[in-house]
Amino acid sequence: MNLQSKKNKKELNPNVSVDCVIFGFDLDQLYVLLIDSGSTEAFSQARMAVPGDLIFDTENLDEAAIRVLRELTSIENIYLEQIGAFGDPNRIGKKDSDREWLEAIRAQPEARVITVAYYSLVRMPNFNPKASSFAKSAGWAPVKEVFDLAFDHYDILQAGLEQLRRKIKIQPIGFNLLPEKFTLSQLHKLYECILDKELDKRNFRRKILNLNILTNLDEKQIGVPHKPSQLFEFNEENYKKLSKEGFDNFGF
Amino acid sequence: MNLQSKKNKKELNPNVSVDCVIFGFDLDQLYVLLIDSGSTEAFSQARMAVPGDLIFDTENLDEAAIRVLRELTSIENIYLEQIGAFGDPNRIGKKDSDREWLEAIRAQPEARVITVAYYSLVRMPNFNPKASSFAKSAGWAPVKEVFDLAFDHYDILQAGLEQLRRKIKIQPIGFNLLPEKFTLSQLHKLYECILDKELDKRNFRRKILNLNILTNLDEKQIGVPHKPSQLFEFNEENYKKLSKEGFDNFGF
DNA sequence: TAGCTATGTGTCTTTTGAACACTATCAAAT
DNA sequence: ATTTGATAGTGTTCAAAAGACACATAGCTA
Repeated sequence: MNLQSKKNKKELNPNVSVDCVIFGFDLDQLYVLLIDSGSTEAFSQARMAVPGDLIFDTENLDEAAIRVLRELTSIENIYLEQIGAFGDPNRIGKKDSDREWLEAIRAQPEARVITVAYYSLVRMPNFNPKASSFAKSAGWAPVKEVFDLAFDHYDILQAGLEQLRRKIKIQPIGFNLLPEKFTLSQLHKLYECILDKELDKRNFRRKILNLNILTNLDEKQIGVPHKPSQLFEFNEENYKKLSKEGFDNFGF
Repeated sequence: MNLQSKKNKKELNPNVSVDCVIFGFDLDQLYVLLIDSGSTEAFSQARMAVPGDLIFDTENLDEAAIRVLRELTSIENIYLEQIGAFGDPNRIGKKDSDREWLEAIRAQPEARVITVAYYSLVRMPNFNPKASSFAKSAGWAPVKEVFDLAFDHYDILQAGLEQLRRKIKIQPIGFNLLPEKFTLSQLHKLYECILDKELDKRNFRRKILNLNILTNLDEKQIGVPHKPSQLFEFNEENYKKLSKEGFDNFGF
């Protein structure tokens, strides 16, 4: 079988997969999107995984990640960034539950698979995962409560977290996790959740405002049982200007 | 054929390769290690590539990178760090010279290959590349003079450079590029070469000395036609201490 | 011994980071 | 109507780090 016929048949490449670590935020804590194999085994985190699957030979890695995420969770239109490749020969066959899962979904469950991991941040309320394909369920799990996952996905999650922490210091990526209109307190809370430490309120507000990437909407929260907060939106234009000039870090 | 027999036969995985971007420094400029396909074509940069080859199904990616580098250039004992995966379906077949090379070295020259790129820094004089396997020659090329390479290796080189620039601000990796005993001026020059900009001499010296990762050897250069410089060595112990406490950046 | 060349050194100014406490505004309860 | 509870919003001071800047020194060579 030559390459051309392979292309037409959109064959899965048995050796390469993509996995997607999708972070969400509900204004209180950080979540990660997981799917469940629906295995016969007792429910446990070892049955859960981040969405991922083999790539087609015709698509590039970024496209594959977008497709796989859509197929497993119905989530679309998000920007994914590569974390890196994970390729230990035993990365997917260590646990019994891993092998059971692979036998259920893979034509060649014994094949050696290296995976390319991606991560992204989304506004949780805008993305209601709906399980499909081999995912028996899909949903958000608090990152702090995840201690184990199928395959090497716990390692992949940790690598995603590290990259998120590194990135948020040099790019205002956090806005993808918030509603369009948000308060400085919400943004503040988000940074604290991601970096897992307290940040001084006044210093935070000063620094973030000095970046000039927020637009004050002159709108207030309504119906809150306390002093209502100003609402802001992310100013993409100014952000792009700032990115080009280059800014080194937010210094948190 | 099952996995076990594959393992015994150490089969090459036709779909996954590793590529190694190795940087060197000769106290004057930054170099990258390239191999030549020795193609029949006229000599050109499109014939050159960074060392790389398919992985075995039995080895992990890091091991594969080390092995491939050794096989192609006889370079051993270096620490490689992953850059990321490159997987465009057309990444290796765009140019005629690419296809000619693949036909010469691959059992399945048409196969779709995703590659995992690595980078490293070495002391140039300690690593005299000797071409072997399918590399017809191997040698150092000044990074500033490389404008084109085989496959997508020019992109991979640029990604390596970016990672190097990012890394050198937060880790004193540069010491791998210098002789064991070096002067502050040499270190200074190295930072200027990597970051491609001038750095104030006095500020540089102050900052780097304040990190306490250099040991003054109380030795001087000899035979130089100017005031001889103090020699320093890298203090790994203090560096490790510093790494654990965590330091954010060198601020250059 | 004069000249060349790169080394080595200190101060001042500006910018940035970190610590810190009180008043204001709304809704809900009384 | 008043009180209470909850979060928003705001400046100053001190310490540390960054950045700009110029001249004497030590060895070699001619």
